[in-house]
Amino acid sequence: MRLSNYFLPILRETPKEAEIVSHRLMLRAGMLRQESAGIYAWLPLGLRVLNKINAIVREEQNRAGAIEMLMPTIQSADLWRESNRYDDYGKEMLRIKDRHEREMLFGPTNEEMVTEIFRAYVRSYKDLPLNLYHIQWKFRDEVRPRFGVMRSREFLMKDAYSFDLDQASAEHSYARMFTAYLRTFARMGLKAIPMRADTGPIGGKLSHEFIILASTGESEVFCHKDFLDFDVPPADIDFNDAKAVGGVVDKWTSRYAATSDMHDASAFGALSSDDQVSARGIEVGHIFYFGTKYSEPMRAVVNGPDGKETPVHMGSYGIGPSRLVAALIEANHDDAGIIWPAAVAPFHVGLANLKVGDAATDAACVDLYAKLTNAGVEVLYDDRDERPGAKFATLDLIGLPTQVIVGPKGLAEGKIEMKDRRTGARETLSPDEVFNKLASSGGA
RNA sequence: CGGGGUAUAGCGCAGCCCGGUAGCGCAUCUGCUUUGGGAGCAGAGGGUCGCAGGUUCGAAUCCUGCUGCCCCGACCA
Repeated sequence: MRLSNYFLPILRETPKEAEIVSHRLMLRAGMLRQESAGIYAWLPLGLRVLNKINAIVREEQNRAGAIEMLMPTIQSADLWRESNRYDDYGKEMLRIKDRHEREMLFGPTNEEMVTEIFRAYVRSYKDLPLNLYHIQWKFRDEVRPRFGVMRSREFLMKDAYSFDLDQASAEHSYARMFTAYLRTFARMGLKAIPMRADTGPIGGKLSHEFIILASTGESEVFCHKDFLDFDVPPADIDFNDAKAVGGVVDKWTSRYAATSDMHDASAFGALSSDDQVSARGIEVGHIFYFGTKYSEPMRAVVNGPDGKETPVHMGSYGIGPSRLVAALIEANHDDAGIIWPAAVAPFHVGLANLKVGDAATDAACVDLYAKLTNAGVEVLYDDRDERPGAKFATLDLIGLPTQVIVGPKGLAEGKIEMKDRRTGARETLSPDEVFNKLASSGGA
């Protein structure tokens, strides 16, 4: 992408409403625009990151055996009356009437709807287990939205729903998602720690929040330091093997970890002080097993091997990709701006032409830009007629992992510069060497 | 939902106390000079001062009501 043709509205000054660093940087880097309290437009650069995150989430969900679909944002109130949540949910649910005065709502979550779909088609235990997910916008009318997309009213959520014949197989489904979540966050360069959680209004027995540690996190968390060194399950783990994924859950729940809600000070205090980690965290995922809480009132039943109807055992599994964008920035930034992990970077490479209009510099940039693009490397080519300082500042702000700097001085000696955004390390290389390095690493 | 702020050009702000028809920096546009860490000079454009009432010869400024947004707490992917 040529920057001169792109839409990247960088702000030099920080809008005053932005309090936390991720919100400030998202606004400054032209990723996001607030349209109302807690409601945001995703500008092109922000959308690219969101899509990268979604792609990773999707790959890991699919790998774990979940099946993607797409449910609507608008739901019928009648559906929610079946589970008795229409009244329980309160003012957080945005209620709407259509032209026929029918009561509708903007979905805050999808247990009811997915259960309705399930019961419409599935009759036999032989069709289980089943896990359906979608990535869809949710709306929760938070009392006080804040911190940009960290706590917005409209937010993107990947929500998966599992259906099983009994508790034992439901626990296997839970373990699949648990394992997939560890992998998902690790692929984004995040260390997520599963912590025992309250089940809240969704209800249920078994629940974990996945928390990443960040000094700017919203909640106080406590855990054993062993978590920081645990290995993430490999890509080739057999998700169909209940023992294998169950072992992952056992290992990752074998040490103390709790949010302040669930904190047991005496159990934590019993750890040796070297092992105690008390920090701030951001919740990026939440999984629940809630048995027959919805299947019973909504009559989502299957015939078991014994020929009897039984309500299915369900679980739900949420990840907030829009919140993850902010969480990733909280965990990856410096004074100059964002530092994207390669896996979620909106572009791999920022190519800065330091003297637009200089024939040799232009030619070198255009040539490298074409070659890299053809090799599948995502390049943002800064071909604006700006001074070098402005270009460096822009590239640092938007945080692309690798900067390639082409100017007449270096070019006179056949050299261009490659800079690593995270470490600041610079290499002076020929254009061919730069191309070979970037093409072989896929830009990362 | 309780408490506290705030609203003036795209962004950040001054002006308000003491009423006289709006200004600064950045950004934008034009020209010239510049070009390896957010350039300099000269010029230009851009605002029904959040909305609605009221007081007054006259309101950004004073009064009343409303709304948006932000912050602190209690609640949440």
